[in-house]
Amino acid sequence: MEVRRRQEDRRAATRRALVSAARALFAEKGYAATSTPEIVAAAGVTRGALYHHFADKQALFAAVVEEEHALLALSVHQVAEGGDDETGPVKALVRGGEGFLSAMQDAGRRRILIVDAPAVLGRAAVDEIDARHGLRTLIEGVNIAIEAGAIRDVPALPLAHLLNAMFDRAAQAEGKEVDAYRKVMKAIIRGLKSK
Amino acid sequence: MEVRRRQEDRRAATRRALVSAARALFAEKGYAATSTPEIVAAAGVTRGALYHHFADKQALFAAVVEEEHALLALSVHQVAEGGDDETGPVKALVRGGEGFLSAMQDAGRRRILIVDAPAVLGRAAVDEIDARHGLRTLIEGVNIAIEAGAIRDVPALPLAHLLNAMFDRAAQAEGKEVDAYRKVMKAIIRGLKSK
DNA sequence: ATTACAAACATACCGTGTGTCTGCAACATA
DNA sequence: TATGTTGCAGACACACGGTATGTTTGTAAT
Repeated sequence: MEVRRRQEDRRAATRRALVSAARALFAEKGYAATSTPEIVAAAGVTRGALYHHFADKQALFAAVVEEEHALLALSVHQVAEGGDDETGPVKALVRGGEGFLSAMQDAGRRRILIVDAPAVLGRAAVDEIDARHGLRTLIEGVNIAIEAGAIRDVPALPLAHLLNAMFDRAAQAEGKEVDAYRKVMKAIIRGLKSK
Repeated sequence: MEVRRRQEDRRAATRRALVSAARALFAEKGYAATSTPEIVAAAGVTRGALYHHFADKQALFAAVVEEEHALLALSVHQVAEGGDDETGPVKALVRGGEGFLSAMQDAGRRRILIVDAPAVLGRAAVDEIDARHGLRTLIEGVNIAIEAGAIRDVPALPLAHLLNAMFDRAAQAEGKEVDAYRKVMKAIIRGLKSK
């Protein structure tokens, strides 16, 4: 199966250069303000290469979003694992939320995933991508907490989406506010505990 | 003061035609997919008029967002006023939330305010506009509830923003899900009650 | 080794869209 | 009535996105 090694390497290399350059520009200037000539210049290729690898500018952006979501999920996982060893489903939710916030400290990442992605790809497409990464684990976490009877018995999927939206918003807090947002988030999640 | 009546009328009329036509097209096709030639054709004027009244396409969009926010706030207020006469700060919050959800049933309105506005105008500009309309009353509601000791003592502004984000998300639910989202929102707000 | 083909690109081109600039007519003011 | 000002129409310049075509490079078959 190692027959077409050279071709595949070449292909992968330019693809990576494109996605990488695009991610940097989209992060800095946003989707609309970034032109394809800029992207290919930064990547060291031509527009011909771009449109050979991707159907259009949107498809390139989708690839960037996909990768960014994967990296984010990885980062969240790392942060959520570390720290104290307290256990329990509610604590896990809080920990996951804090991991998310710390992983979202990058302004470019926020711009790509929260601001631009829904407008460019549509809410449905973004949800579909998210469902394969971070949202997936959040849903699982909520399900576990409900089944364990740790939090009230509400529909899990809507709750997960609402928490997700809340995290997205909290991630956009600046400097001093950050801590207040974290506290409020904790209070909201704790408020869901079944008493 | 009635000296320049004719001129001002004329000005207001074309401005209204532009904003109105733009709102319809932005609602249906989104900001990026709507061209200024389309808009002026629908409004019955030329692009000259558009760029006489607005600095650029963004500014026209901002005017649409501004108006839409005002209409939304009005609609929320109406819905929240009616219904049962139960009182209390927490109940008021729940009622306001339900008013918001019902006022957000229009898909075009959702597209403009939630999907496109942050990407086109930026999060900060949208917050600034929102703060002068719906968000303002939400913040007041939260403040009242906290001062009355009805809900836990958390920072009011972050809480308002987080609730706002969750409402935005809940508003995007489709058909059957809507009810589940409403229930979960209620549960979250009730969870904030000080026990 | 040569031929035949396919895949990865590069270049040229076209339509469309945005913002600007100039001109003109209606209106206000003196 | 002369003169400035406002509201707007039309033409223009520039840039971008997507496509169509050409060229090179790698690969498989003979």
